[in-house]
Amino acid sequence: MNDRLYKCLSNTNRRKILYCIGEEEKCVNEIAECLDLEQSLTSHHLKDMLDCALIEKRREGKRIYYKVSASEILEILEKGKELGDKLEERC
Amino acid sequence: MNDRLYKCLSNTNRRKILYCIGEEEKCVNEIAECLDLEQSLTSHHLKDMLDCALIEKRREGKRIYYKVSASEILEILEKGKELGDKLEERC
DNA sequence: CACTTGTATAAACGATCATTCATATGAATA
DNA sequence: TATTCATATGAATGATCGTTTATACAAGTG
Repeated sequence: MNDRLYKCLSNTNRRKILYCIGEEEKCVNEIAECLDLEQSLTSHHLKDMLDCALIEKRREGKRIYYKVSASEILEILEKGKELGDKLEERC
Repeated sequence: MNDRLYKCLSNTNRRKILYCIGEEEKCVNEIAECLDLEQSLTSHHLKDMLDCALIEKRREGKRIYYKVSASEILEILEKGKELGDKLEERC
């Protein structure tokens, strides 16, 4: 599971999606537009993250809303950002 | 850089190596033996992690000692472990 | 010097990944 | 019911990854 977790986080688009739906839920098209990604690519990434429970979904009519499933996920992203900055100085 | 960071963490063998040299430095053969990995595979992984500064090296005679470069790395691993456990219950 | 020990590197391979394109499904609406 | 809107899925493709094998290199030792 840890492999899958970090693999999910290792893609820039997926991390952007997580930030995008970290505070408030959004439907697929909103996410896609917000990040300037193809709808199908967005769906693929959402599926990956849903599969390892990083996000949750909720249907409302024909739209499906996604949001980050736990605050710890954003915390790790934050820590990763800080660490990344720190490591960047060295290489 | 964040891509590279999480990519490094996304492999079980690399994470094992990080734990292995998290507390005390070890030379390549010690790491390889400790984790039951081929020497060349160990070297490859070490190079990957050295390239993004997750680890540091120090030569002593013909041996080269490696250790984790910052405590935040182990902290992220810890957080990742906890998060992984939490997510696992859900999928 | 030749030899050994410890480590790095390069080539090769199948496996997985990220993305795109085309198409299918599902829900609402005319 | 036919159409449209929102999303999901499958196939295809090039790119990257993880591992193994063989070999090179670097430092110490006889």
